[in-house]
Amino acid sequence: MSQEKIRNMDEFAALCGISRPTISKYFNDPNSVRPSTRGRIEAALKEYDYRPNIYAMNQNRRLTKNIGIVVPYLADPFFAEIARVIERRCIDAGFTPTLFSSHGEQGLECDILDTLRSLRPAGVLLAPLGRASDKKHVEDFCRDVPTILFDSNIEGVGAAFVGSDNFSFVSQTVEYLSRTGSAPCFFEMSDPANPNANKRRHAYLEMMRRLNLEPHLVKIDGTGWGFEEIGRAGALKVLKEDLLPTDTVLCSNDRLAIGFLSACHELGIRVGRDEDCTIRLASHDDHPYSRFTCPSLTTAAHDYESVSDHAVETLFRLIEAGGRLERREETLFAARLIMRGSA
Amino acid sequence: MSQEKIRNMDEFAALCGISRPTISKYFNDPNSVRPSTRGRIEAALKEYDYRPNIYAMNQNRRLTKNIGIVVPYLADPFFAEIARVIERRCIDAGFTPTLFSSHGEQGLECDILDTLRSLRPAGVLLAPLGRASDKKHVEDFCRDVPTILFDSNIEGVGAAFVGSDNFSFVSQTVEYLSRTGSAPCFFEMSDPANPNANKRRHAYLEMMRRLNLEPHLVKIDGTGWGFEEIGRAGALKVLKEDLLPTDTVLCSNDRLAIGFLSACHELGIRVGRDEDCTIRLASHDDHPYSRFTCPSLTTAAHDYESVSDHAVETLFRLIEAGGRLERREETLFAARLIMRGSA
DNA sequence: AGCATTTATTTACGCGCGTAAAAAATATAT
DNA sequence: ATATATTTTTTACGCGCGTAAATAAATGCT
Repeated sequence: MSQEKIRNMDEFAALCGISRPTISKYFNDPNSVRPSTRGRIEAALKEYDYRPNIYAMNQNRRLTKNIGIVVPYLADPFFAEIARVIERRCIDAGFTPTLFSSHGEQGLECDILDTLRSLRPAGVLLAPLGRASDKKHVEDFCRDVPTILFDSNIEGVGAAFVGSDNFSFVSQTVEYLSRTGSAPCFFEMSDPANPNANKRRHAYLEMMRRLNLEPHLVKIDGTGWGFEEIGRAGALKVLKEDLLPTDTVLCSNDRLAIGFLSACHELGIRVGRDEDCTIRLASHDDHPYSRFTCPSLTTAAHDYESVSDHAVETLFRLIEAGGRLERREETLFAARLIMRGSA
Repeated sequence: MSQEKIRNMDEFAALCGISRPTISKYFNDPNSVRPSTRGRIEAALKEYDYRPNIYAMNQNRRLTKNIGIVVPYLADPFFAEIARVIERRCIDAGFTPTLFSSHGEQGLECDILDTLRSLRPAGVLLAPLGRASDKKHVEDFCRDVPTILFDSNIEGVGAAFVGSDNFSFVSQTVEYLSRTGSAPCFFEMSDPANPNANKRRHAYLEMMRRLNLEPHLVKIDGTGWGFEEIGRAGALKVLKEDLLPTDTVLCSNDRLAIGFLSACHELGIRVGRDEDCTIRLASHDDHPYSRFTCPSLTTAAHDYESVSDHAVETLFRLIEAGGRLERREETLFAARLIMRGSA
């Protein structure tokens, strides 16, 4: 490899023996130049490692190759995992993804959207905070920037929504639990920030109605994104005061269930379906850690792959369509019941 | 707020009644203009929401206000957590942090460094993959871009290293365990990618020597970043084949310990310091989930705050010094023993 | 071989801002 | 008030690339 430093595209073009506009075209889309030319450019690229100045590139391009990925809380491995898959897909498609986490704060989510707007991205994949989002701010953003929502829906906002079918989650767990033992009560935060939580509650109530069973909601206090601690504190209270209406508990999500298990262990209550167990516990999400809890968690799993794939594909379609879809699309993927030790 | 769209700094300057170079100076550093001028600009900024084009800005600036944050594996909540703190500090200091995860892959780490180089960041905070890093690539990068390493050290690379003092971790756990019961064996991956793991093993051996106790290394197979599963599989093997030399186990890190606990539960082995427990288990890191395991994990905690604060402060110092420190600095923070249920 | 079509080159302009230098205006000190 | 220091304005250039239009060259087809 030659060691001469290449300052700009002009110099590189000269070294290639190809005109600058053609080089520019190549970097915009390698397939837009004749294969023989492409070969010559890529050979030169190997020899002198030149990379165009991204700032100069993006300044004049109508659309950048940037894609913004925004999740509400990156310290939640669920989002870390889905972000990882999405990131990979974007890179493979020749885009430059940038990952942002709102860290559960409305102000930060707004800041991120403002930053993203000035990055002029080709498109954005946004998992909003949900109820904690500044709806108007998100709405304004989606009007200007091609955006796909995922995980949490905000009705009518964004070009499309891709997520999981909460009814499918809850119907499977409720059906399984009530078929194999007593019917579950539903353990959740009294004021959940995530809209999926509300959908899950409704699904629980509806399923219990269909099965002709009496529903019981167990609502616990707590705010923020420290779900494990909230679940733990709530479970301690409920268990100590003997407020649990059934011996089978269905948590709204795995992180609450992880806290619940911690509380049970502390109180010496055995969880599972064995003889000596007094509580069965199940929940939803198939959190990356749910297979390592003690006991391992019976849960309904997101179809991670499908959600990320479809979100990304929809975004690409949106970008190619110039930022507008005929009508807003909503795609929900079904859950898969995963039976483990806890129920 | 007026609705006229402002196209560029010239227009905004005209609306302010201030010259463009002064506006430019303001955006470079709001304190570099007279308070009265600053007031006028910020008043106008409120009325017409103008933001300078970041691409045009960064094109000519010798140094951008970007800071790259690179972690080896974002799905590990430990890194998610530390990244969150660092991100916040950078924003507060007026920088624009961008978060990258190498996802445990050498190729991706190299790609990220290449991308970062072309972003011309003011500085980079890099937690390298460790042994899995392409050392030469990282070295080359650090020569060109002001970089602080954190978490994993690579000798001589980067302007400084900020991390935790592994000896402090292990000495405290070993001392505590052997003082309150039998001495621990050391449970670890046989071929750890993270250099901290090696330092911890050495610290264990050294501490056992000092205490005049016989050391036992329990090495388990497995590669990659799925530490929980590796720990679980390794523990199952060790426990089933009765290969554990002691009833007290010190795991190299919490994620292995989480897997270990899962294995114990599966085999009906009780962990903790109660009468009916057969194994005591401790480890290192104070992983965000370690307080929710069953039993909760006795562990040695990173001083997250200090590590992130000092890493960021060192980077700012490095940036102000023009990208070079007098000599390479290494700062290690001591651990804090956290006694919980497992030992 | 001749013609149409695709692809590359030449030329030239503009994007939005950083920045430098000199002149003008303003603030601070004496 | 005057002198000095600080800040702002004016003017002007350049960064590295996108892109458009006209022209030239290469390719495909009959």
